[in-house]
Amino acid sequence: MTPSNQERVWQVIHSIPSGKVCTYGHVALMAGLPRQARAVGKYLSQLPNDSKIPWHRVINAQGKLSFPVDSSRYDKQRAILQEEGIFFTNNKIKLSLYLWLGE
DNA sequence: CATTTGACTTGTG
DNA sequence: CCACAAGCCAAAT
Repeated sequence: MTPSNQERVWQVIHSIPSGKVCTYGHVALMAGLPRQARAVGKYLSQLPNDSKIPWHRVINAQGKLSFPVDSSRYDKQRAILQEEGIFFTNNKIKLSLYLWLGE
């Protein structure tokens, strides 16, 4: 059974080390799906709440979370990331410090 | 099969 | 730095 794109994306996300983050575009690229950043987002949007996938390590290319700052989802993702040692500055993450581009 | 949608990205002002 | 537009492309409707 050939892995679906969704499975490839999930595998890539699983490989992101704690304390690091990756953008949608890079996740897509590493999953062998260039220019499919939006598809990655769509897959994540379909994740069940009890999923074990570290979806919180995927952020957008602006170094920000893809949720409105006042949403509960935003707060949750940010809390987890901070637990993993990621430092926020004005609702933004410094990609130069935390971006993971593979091993 | 045509159209809409979306947890995106990049460029422009 | 913020806002908006255009580009992009798979999945859903």
